[in-house]
Amino acid sequence: MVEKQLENFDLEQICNSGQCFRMEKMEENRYRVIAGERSLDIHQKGKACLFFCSAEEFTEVWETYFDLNRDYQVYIDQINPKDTYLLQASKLGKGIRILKQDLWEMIVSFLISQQNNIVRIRRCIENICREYGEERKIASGESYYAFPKPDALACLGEDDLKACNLGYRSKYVVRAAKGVVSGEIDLRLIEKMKYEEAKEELLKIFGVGVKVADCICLFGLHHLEAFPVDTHINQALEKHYKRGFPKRRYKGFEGVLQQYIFYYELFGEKIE
DNA sequence: TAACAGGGACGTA
DNA sequence: TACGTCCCTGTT
Repeated sequence: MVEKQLENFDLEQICNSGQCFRMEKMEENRYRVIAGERSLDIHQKGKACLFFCSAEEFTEVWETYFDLNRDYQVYIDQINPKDTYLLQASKLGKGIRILKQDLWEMIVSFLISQQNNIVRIRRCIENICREYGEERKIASGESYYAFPKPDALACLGEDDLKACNLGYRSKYVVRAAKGVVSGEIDLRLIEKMKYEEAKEELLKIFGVGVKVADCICLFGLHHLEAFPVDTHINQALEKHYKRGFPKRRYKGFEGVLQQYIFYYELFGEKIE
């Protein structure tokens, strides 16, 4: 078990920020996350966090996953003091972190996310994990399903994932799996690329458009300069940034601010 | 009951 | 660049 006092870290906010579809609130102050092959339970009361794993696993896996060695206050402090909207947003969502998630998992998750709501995205992902992921046990005797690897999905017919409720997105996921297995999509190579290059490469994947590519860059490659624009963000930008969002001012961490805005649009008190 | 929208992207014109 | 279409489900 690892105990930590953490600033700007709030599991409820991270859970609701819509970047991770396999994080679950078990009960008050208790969360469970499944990431790729692993599962972790965490308790949080204010700044006090209890990670139910060994010290080795914490430093090797979860510290990176939750981006704990980064000071997010630095970004918040750079917000233009005149920008009351962004200040409010960052105040509400200051506990959000940009998770460093598995690239393959993010490609599939955000292929599924298009024209879809978060509740159903979660269900779709649970469905394919239960059907095609390997079952794992945790100490308590409970089990969970790891995220299916590309080769587990590459052998399917293009419509087979419709049984998991993916609808027309089924063929996107199956084709992506086939691409990874054949080597046409080289995940290791994409991981080494800079943001622009990685985005360009991701856009070649059938079913990946600009918004989805940016989500994959932000949550799967940890390119903090990626700024995904979905319908919510678009509405916020039209309302509060009629002359465009000041990306130059916030160069290099636009994605962090995007998350504050997204979270605020979903959970914040609207200010006119 | 029926219509609609929900973290878009593709194909066609 | 614009527009119809894709699949499913919770909501109104």
